[in-house]
Amino acid sequence: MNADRAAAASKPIKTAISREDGIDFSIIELLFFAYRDFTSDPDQILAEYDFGRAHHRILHFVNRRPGLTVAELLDVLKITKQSLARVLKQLIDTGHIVQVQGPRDRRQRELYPTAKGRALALALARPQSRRIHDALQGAGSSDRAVVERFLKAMVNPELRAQIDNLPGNVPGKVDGD
Amino acid sequence: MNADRAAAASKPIKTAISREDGIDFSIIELLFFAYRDFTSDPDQILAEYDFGRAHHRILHFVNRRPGLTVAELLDVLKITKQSLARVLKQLIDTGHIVQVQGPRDRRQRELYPTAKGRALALALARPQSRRIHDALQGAGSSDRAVVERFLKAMVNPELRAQIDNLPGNVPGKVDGD
DNA sequence: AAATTTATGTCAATAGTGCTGACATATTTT
DNA sequence: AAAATATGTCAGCACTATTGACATAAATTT
Repeated sequence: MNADRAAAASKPIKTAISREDGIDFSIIELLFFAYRDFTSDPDQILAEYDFGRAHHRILHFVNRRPGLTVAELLDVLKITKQSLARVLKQLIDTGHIVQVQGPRDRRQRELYPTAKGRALALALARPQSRRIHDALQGAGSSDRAVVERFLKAMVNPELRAQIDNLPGNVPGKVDGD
Repeated sequence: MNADRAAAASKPIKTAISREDGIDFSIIELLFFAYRDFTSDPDQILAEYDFGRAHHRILHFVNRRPGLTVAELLDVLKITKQSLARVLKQLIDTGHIVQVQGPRDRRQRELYPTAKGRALALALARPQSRRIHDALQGAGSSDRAVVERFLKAMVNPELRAQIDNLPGNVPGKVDGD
């Protein structure tokens, strides 16, 4: 059969993969489906502006931390300067974001949303927030805390500090308490 | 000031967006960070094979539902035939997946993993499963149920049936009970 | 003051993943 | 025989991300 040359002639496995190797497929799949639908809400709005997810993310963090510098934004998003440039330029050209020369260090460009940028950020967040709210319907406030703890624990430890630096995310505190 | 022509001269907003409009920013952001780090684990392994996330998803579902047809796979992934084609072809050429002519309908191609494809699917799922396991450390089994319920509720209702059709995901049942 | 580092911007090329539209083939259904 | 279905394939385009190279201005170091 010459199964040694190309692996092409390998036999089909007909049994489904399951929990055999202690792999947590349920949550792996749920995260995939949940995130896909979670991002589909704003995607529809963005399409009207000829924007993509990258625009959304930038707009979001500039609204969450007005005055952050380009370097800080790159650090939060974990993308390269070149990837950011094009998208940020569009947001500036369309008047959603403005740049202000840094007061201490004049090389820096502080990024601020405009009223237009603030409005779009809110419009994009609204359906996502509603989806989360609906998903937590009937769940107690302790359930909300469980979900928050879980998601935060999924983040790489080095990056958890970043999350705490965002407004309203006091480390120990849980919304609704 | 001519703020009417281009929105270019709009004033910077210096206050951070917060919970003002009842938007749930904490969980929105947590989902972003959690999902990013969650997918970064397999991405590193995939890079060694010159594969991407698309390969991972296909490999995953072919392993979870061996024998599924191309049409079924398209339905689960919610992508187009043309998008699938390139990536699926690579997985077949590299001997990770084999096609078998449908027994009832000979137009159909049933997709099965090979031993090689099964092994890769497991290798990719392992770090994700470990991350989930670690994130649930110290949480009770009821916490796990809370997380599963939340994630499932985040998925569009029409699609929840699909999830239940995957092995080991009995609708009412929760792992660990 | 000169040299170096830092923050940002920009140009060019490339990759991965998705899309639409069009068309071909084999097979099943009507 | 005709129509519908399942799949495959070609061509072109869009978006997001990458790397490498280079430019400018401002701050820091020597």
